[in-house]
Amino acid sequence: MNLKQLAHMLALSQTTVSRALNGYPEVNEETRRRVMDAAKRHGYRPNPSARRLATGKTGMIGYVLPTGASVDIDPHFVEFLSGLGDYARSHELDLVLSPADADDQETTYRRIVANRQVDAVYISSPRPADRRVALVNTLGIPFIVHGRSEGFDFDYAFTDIDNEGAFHEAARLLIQLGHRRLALINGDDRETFAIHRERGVRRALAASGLSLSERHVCSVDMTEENGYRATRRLLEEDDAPTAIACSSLIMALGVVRAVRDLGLSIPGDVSLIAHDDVFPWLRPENFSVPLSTTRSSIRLAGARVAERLAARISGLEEGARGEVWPVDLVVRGSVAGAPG
Amino acid sequence: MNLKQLAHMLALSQTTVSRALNGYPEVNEETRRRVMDAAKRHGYRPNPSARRLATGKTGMIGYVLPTGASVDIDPHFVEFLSGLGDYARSHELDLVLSPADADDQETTYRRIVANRQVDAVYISSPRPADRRVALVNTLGIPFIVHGRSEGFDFDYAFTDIDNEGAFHEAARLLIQLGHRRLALINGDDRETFAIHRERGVRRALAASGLSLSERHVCSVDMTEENGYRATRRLLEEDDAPTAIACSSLIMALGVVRAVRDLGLSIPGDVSLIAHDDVFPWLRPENFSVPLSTTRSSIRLAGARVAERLAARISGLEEGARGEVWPVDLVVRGSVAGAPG
DNA sequence: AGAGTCTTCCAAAGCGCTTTGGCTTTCTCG
DNA sequence: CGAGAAAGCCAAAGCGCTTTGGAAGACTCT
Repeated sequence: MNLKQLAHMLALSQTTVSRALNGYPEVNEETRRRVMDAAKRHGYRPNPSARRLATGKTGMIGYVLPTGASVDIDPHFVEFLSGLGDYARSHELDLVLSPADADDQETTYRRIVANRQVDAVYISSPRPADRRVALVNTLGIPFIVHGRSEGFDFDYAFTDIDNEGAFHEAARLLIQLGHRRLALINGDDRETFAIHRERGVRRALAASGLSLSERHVCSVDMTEENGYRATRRLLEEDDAPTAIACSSLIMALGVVRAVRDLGLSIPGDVSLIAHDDVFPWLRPENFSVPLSTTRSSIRLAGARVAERLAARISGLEEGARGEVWPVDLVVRGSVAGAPG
Repeated sequence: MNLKQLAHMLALSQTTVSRALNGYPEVNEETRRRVMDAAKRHGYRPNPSARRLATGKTGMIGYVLPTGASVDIDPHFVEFLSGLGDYARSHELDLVLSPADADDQETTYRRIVANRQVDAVYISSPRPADRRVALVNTLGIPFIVHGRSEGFDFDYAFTDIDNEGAFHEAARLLIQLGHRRLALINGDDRETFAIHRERGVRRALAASGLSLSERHVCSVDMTEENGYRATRRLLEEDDAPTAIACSSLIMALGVVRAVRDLGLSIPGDVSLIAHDDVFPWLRPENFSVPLSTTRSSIRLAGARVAERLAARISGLEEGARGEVWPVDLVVRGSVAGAPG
C-alpha cells in the first residue's frame, strides 16, 4: 500500500493525502480525519527510503564505532547504549553504528554526512582538541558530545559529568582522613575525562600543601589486569600510597586482588575509592569490602544524549549549550583513616 | 556531485555511467576506465537514499535491541558487537539498532522488514521455539541466529557454540576428580544456551550414575551479585556441592567472593569452572585462583555472524546451514580433587 | 455585483539512482 | 556484399515520497 494507491482509493490527490498525514494546516479537518482513518485501516506506512530521498530526513542517529583487531569496545558503551536506546525507542529513532578503522574515523564521518545517512551523531570519549568534534562541527550535522573536548575556538553542545569535582571531593575526603600519599589509577590520559579527574585530585592535594607524585599516577586501559598491575607497582614502592583513587570499577577489582595478594587489607592499609558508572552486573556495595565510589549513571547519560539529539533534530534545541552533571560521592567501608 | 552531473561532464548518459560504475558488461572497457577515473577524481559517491529507493538494497544489517527500564543489555553484547563491527567495516556494512519494547519486538521486526530498512538481521539469545525466529523466517528476510532455537518444523541458519559439549566436558572432568555433588549456576534457563549447558552437566553425571539435584541448579541473571547469592545458598546447605560450574565469568566473581566469605577456599573446598566468553577486561587467569574455563570467543562469533550475513545478502550463502563451534576446556588452578 | 481573501485541493516537478527497451554502429561470416 | 549478431550507448520510465505553484470555489465586504 503506497501513497498513490491510498490517494486513489480516497479519490484525493497524493498531495492532499501526504499533507493530511503530515499535519499540514491547509487541509480540511474533516478530510484529514478521513485520510488518517483510511491510512490506519489499511496499515499504510510511508516508505522511509522514499521519504528520505525527498526530505533528507532519516529518523536515525549515528555513531561511528572505532574497530580493529586491537580495539576493544568498552563495556561502558553497552550501558550507555541501554539508556540511549530506551529513549530512542519512544521517539521511533533508530541508531546506526558505522564501524570505522580506529585510526581513520574521519572518512566515515564524512561519508555518513555526505550521504545524509543520519540526522545527527554523537561522539563519545572525546580528547582535548578532538578532531572528530572539529570535523562534525564544520560538516554542520547536529551533534552532541558525551564528555568534553577542549581548546577550540568554537562552542559546541555536550553532556558531561563533573569528573574534576568528583575526584576532587574523593581526594579531599581521603586527605581529611589523614592520608598524605594518594595515588590515582586512571584511564587513558589522552581523554578529557581522565585529565579532569587527575586535575581534581591534584587540586585537592594542593589545597592542603600536598602533591601527586608522578610515580603515583598511572594511565592504562581500564581492565582488571591493569588495575592489579598498577596496584602492585604502587604498593611495592618505598613511599607507597595509603589511598588510591581509581577510575573504574573493573580496575578496582584488580586493585582489591593486588592488595590481598600483598597481604594487605582495605581499608586498614589502603583506602580505595573508585568511579562507578552503575553497571547492573557489578555493584560496589557487593565488593568484599564495600567500595566507596563517585557515582554517576552512564545509562542516564545515554538517555539524556538521545533526548538532546532528538530535540536538535526537530529544531527544539539549538546553540552550543554544554551541561555538566554533578557526581555523587558514596562513602562505604573501603575508606578509613590513614594507617600509622 | 551526482550522477547527472558526472554523466554530463563525461558527455555520456546516466545509464552508461551507472552501468560502468556498477560493473555491468555492456560497456566498453575503455569507457569504463574513463568513468571510473572521473568518478574517483571528483569524489563521486552514489547517494545511498536514491540507490535504496531504486534497488531496495540498504547496505545495512539490522538488530532489534530489546529495551526498557528494567532491561539490561548484556556486556556480552558489546564484545559480540566488536567482532561484528570489525567484519562489517571491511565490507562497508553499517549496523542499525532498532530499539524495541522488550515485550513487543514483533512490531519492530515487521516494521524494519516492511520498510526495507535493512538487508538482513541477526537474532541473539534465542529461546526454544523463539517467536522472533519464526517471525523473521516467515517475513522472508535473510537472517542468522547467534545461538540456537529449537522445536520448529523448518530449518534455519545459525552459528552456535557447543554449550552442551562444553559443560559435559567440564562436568566430566570434575567427576573424574572425584566430585559427586556438582552444582550449576546458570543463566536464564528460558534461553537455549542455558538449557544446553544444564543438559551437558546432567549427561555427564548420568554417565557415572549420578544426578544433578534440583536444589543444586539455579538460573539467574548473570550478575556478580547473583553469583554470590547462589553460591552462599548452595554452600550453606547440608549436602553442599564440592564443585560448581558457572555460566559466566562475571557470576564467577561472585562465586569466589562467597566462597571466601564463608571461610572456604578454591579449590580446597570447592572446585570451580566457569564459561569464558573472552572479555579483554576480565581474564580468568587473573582470578586470585586462576579460573578453569570453557572458553569460546564471543567476538569471533560476532565476526562470523557478520560474515555469514554479508554472504547471504550477496547471495553467496543459501540454505539453512547451522554451524556449531567446539569449545575449549582450559584447566587452571580452580579445580582439584574432591575434598575428604 | 464585483473585487479581494481564504480555504481546500490538485498537477507536476523534483529527490538521484537503476533498469527496461530500443537504437546505432561495428563485426562476422556465408 | 548483405544479413544477422554483437557491442555500445541512450532516452525515459520507474522507485514513493514531498513540495511548489497554482486553480477553483466559498466567503466577506463595500
